[in-house]
Amino acid sequence: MSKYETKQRKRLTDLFASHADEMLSAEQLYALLDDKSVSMSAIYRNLAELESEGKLTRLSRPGSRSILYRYTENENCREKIHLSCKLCGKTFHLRPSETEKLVSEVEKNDGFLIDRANTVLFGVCGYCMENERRTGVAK
Amino acid sequence: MSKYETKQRKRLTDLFASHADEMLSAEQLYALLDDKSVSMSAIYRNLAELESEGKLTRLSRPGSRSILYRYTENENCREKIHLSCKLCGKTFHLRPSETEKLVSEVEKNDGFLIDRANTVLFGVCGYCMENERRTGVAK
DNA sequence: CTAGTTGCAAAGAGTTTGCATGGCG
DNA sequence: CGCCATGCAAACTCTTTGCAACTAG
Repeated sequence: MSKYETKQRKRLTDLFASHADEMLSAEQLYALLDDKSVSMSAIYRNLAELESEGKLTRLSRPGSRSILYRYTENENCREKIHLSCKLCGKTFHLRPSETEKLVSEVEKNDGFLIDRANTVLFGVCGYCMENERRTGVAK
Repeated sequence: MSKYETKQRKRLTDLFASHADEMLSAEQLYALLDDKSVSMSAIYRNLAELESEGKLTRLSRPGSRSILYRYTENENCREKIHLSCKLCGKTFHLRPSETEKLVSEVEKNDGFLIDRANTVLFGVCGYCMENERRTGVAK
């Protein structure tokens, strides 16, 4: 548990709060800090800290080698299953009704309890599908 | 595309075929080769090769830093969404009916096309849930 | 003050690559 | 025999850690 509220920690949590639904790597976070006011090691240490406090979920994207983080401070985000587009990288929420239906059906029929925060459905979003259609990329 | 069928490549594809549903790291594959007849670099090169041939899916597990691979040579495995237990690491198939329902509903209602091979639902399996109950671990 | 936190640089873990050797066809 | 694949070791990338300096409370 963190004892001090340092400038760096504040800076990071603010950054995360404004990118709550995104999956970000340590590198991307650093890039977002245009003044570089937080060192990479402070970033990594704070990420580990926030994760152990349960405010952050560590996940990864198929094909990507780096670890990504998603801020789950607020319940809204923690309770949702996310959809992540392989092409544009954007993240969406699976509608609550769909989420609950899936979680409860799988629990009932497969005896498997889905961890919403760590589950991401990968695929292609509507914008990118439309885009592919236009530009004639193979489906 | 591979031109030669080397001993090493054969060894690896055989290994994969007998662990078709598992998510394995390069390290784990090497460990499974008790005679160490394939070097780490050959493993990595063949993994890359198999992936580009579409016979392998590269994914990762929340919290784990290494890249994992799942063999998707046969359609059976490629078309299924997998359930992976965070505790014991075992992998299960989401029942086909559930899979189709989820994929079609999400496509229809959210305009998002799920990529089955790259999607894994993480959570806790029935065995581990039961185990937790017995040993009294916090739910 | 004084313990927690930071920045830097060095160490680690996992993965990729260059190059000479070896083996498939 | 010729070209592709392998093994080894070195290079890389991303992440973690040791340590002295700094700072929040």
